[in-house]
Amino acid sequence: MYREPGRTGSEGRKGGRYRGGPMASPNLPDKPSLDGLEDRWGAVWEADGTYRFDRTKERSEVFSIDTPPPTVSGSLHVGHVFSYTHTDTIARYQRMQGKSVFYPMGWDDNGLPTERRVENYYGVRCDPAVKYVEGYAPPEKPAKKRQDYDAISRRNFIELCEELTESDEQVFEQLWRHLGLSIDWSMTYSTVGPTTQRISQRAFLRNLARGEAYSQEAPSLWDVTFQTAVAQAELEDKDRPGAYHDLAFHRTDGGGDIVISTTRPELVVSCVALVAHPDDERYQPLFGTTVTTPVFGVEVPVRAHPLAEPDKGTGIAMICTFGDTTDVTWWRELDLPTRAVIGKDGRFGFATPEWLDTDGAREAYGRIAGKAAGGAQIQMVELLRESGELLGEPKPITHPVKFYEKGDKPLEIVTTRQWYIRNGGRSAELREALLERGRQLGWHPDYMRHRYENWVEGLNGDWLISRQRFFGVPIPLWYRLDADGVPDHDDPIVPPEADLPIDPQADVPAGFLADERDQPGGFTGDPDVMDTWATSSLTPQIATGWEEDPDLFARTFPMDMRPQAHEIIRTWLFSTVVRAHYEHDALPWANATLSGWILDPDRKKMSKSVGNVVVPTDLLEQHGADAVRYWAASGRPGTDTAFDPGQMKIGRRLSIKILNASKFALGLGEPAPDAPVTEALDLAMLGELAGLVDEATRAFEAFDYARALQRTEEFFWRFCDDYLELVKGRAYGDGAGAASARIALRLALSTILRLFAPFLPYVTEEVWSWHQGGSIHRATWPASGSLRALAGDASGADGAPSCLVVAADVLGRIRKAKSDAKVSQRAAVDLVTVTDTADRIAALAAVIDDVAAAGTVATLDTVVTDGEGEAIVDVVLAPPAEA
RNA sequence: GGGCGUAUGGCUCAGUUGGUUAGAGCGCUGCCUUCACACGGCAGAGGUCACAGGUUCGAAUCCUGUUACGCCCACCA
Repeated sequence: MYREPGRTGSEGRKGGRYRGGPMASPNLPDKPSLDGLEDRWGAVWEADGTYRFDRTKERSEVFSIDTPPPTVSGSLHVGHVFSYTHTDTIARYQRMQGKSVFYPMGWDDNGLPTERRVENYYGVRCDPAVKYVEGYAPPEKPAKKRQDYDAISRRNFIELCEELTESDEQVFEQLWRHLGLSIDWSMTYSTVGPTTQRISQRAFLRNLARGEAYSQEAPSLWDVTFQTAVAQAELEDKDRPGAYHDLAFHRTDGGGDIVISTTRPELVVSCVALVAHPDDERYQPLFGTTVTTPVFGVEVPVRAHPLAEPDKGTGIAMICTFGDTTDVTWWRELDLPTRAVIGKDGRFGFATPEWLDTDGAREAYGRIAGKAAGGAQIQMVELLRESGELLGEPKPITHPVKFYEKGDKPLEIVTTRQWYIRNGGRSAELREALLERGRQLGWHPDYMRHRYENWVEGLNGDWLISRQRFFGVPIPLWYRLDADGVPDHDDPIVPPEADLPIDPQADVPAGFLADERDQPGGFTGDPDVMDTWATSSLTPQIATGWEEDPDLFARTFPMDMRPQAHEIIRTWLFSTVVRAHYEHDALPWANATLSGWILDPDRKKMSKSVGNVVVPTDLLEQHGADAVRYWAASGRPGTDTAFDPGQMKIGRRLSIKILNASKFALGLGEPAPDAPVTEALDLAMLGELAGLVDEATRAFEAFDYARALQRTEEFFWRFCDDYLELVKGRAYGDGAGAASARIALRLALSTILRLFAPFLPYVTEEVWSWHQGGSIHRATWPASGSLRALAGDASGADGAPSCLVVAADVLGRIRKAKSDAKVSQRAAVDLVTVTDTADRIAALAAVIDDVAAAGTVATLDTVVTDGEGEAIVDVVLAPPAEA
């Protein structure tokens, strides 16, 4: 499914756009501007293949990134812009370090969000029983109610999914290109489509063959709206109002009533036991005896289990099959019978349960049959009131209830057959192995590893991967049917890998005929699809062409970096580690980088309302891509960051400053290439620059792009405010001093531009094009060594005061004097006397002409003092010239 | 209940091995239409570094405890 290499042959660089100044380089604009940079350079990068992955490089020369495939079921928001920019800065840094950067984009167009979006967009719903319609056209307007949506075949439904996601993906790609992500668009993958299906099915079959995947009929959490089982990782607690109902159970030994408190009185009919803590003296005498349930009069045992909490409710609880996950634990560990009443639709079954053996009980059940939990509860409370077994009034409480994270109704627990992948939830040994994988992984920021450990240590079951949905990767299995048409789930029919991908609903297993499907003695296809995470957990394998493109795989796997959001450590990150652990006995990547969230100005997680108002394309239009990237990159790794257009304005100002400062530096004319840097001020500046390069490099190596940006920016402003002003007078002149300044300026500019390039790709490329060949994004990341060698003693290693620092300090005093006198900074100064320590005066002496020129000072005297006090700078302004 | 993170001027944040007087930008005030830049520039005001102890010659930084906010996790009758 890899796309063909992207468009080529689009228009190249537009020449002759700029008129140069008299002394300027030929490409230097009169009035530099940010306008139009995105369109122009975007086209050039595409035409030149600037970000194309070079797959001739060996693994050691490659930096490969497991890009998060955004869910193509709506729109990208500011949060995406934020985190994808972070990754892009790293990608650009690595590319400039000489790595061949493998940076594909993926689209997650597989799963429930897509299904839901397609249903609502077209007004259709999938019904596997409906036949395929060639050339099906969805309704003009979706029906108002979901029930009235057009019922269509699975194949028609999938076609609509593909149609809608295709157009969504184009919109996404445009935004990413505009933002300047340095993605190789020829390597794009999607999570639906034959290649991904094949990889996903292959990985599953290998899990199955090694015993890592298994199926089991068991109580599982069930979403009644989506009608599918869900996994532990997809749960979300929501606080919901409820009420404690005190119910009377009757001792069969004639000892009176036992009172239990429950929030789900409607489940009395499925009660299989009462339970109290083994040490609870109040109930110890009852263990081993039986009681009868209210209303239904069913006899159930009283049992002991340590999970029962004496101080909760009355200290004794009813166990139902199943009210919550604790019920499942008790049911399993106490070996209790199953009396399930709630079906997959979330309603109480119509059939009267066989364990009800009185007419009264059966009549009572008739009043709750067919009802959903809420309606059943109302009826049940009525029944309990009538029988006098509801003691007092229900006491309202608020309590956490488990929801499917995308669902809006509480989960029920329904017994179904499901597929699982072992993930350590039931094996201490496997759990430890996976914890060890977490320890081997580089986490950025490091503290995020706790979330992984927390999650793995808290697992209480294996990973449920089957979903009773339509759009997704099918479980690639069939089952033999016996003479009664009962499937043999223990010995599935497995397709050969060469046949993948298969759809067991359409394809026929070897040795069977199509008309044997669903016939006694024949076969049946597994009806389920895999959970979206079961496929997403394979993004490293999908992106790198596992078993599809062995050459690519060898050059890119295991990957270097997985960028992702921190709230999906338990799902995406963990499941990816599990799959690679099984398949490759390795980590899928060496590093995980976690991005924070975008917060409202009031520090809450960006709300839907705000998120919908702030449209990324508008931001890019309004502020420019570089400015938006600047804002994004100033958010530290893993840290939640406030949405702040103010930061974007600063980014824009920075970009403009880069244009203008560059124009100045380059407009001085090109010095002889071998002209030496001789002046102390220039050498000191280059020495400081070397330190900056080291710092930025160190920060990037630690994935701390924000720090690299912050340091570079800090240097750059001082460079402009102080160095540029100090050097200006000399640089305008001629001779060795001017040549030194011009060489140093060009060197500094080239270095600073490259340090900024990962953050501000457009403006840096623009300036680069004024005086250098090729793309800055293919240029070499600056090295401090040559700068430091050039700077020599001026590196400041000996602890002597830097002449740049002293000069800037004195210049600042002169500026303040002018500011206090409320005169122009250009106002002439007759005399400046600097009184300072010997070493600082010595530093100043080396640059005294530059300082005098920058401050328009006629005479600059220095006085050495051995005092400890601060430097004294006396400024005598020239009298204002008479007009 | 367990874990993690954050707390620095009105706002957004730097402050990496503890080291002089805690920095920057925004906003605010004043000045400057200076030949790179008015989509500017220069200068200024503004902080008991959440709180309480402790270690140290020295703490925003290290330790202990507390508080607030946020997040992750948890069997939630």
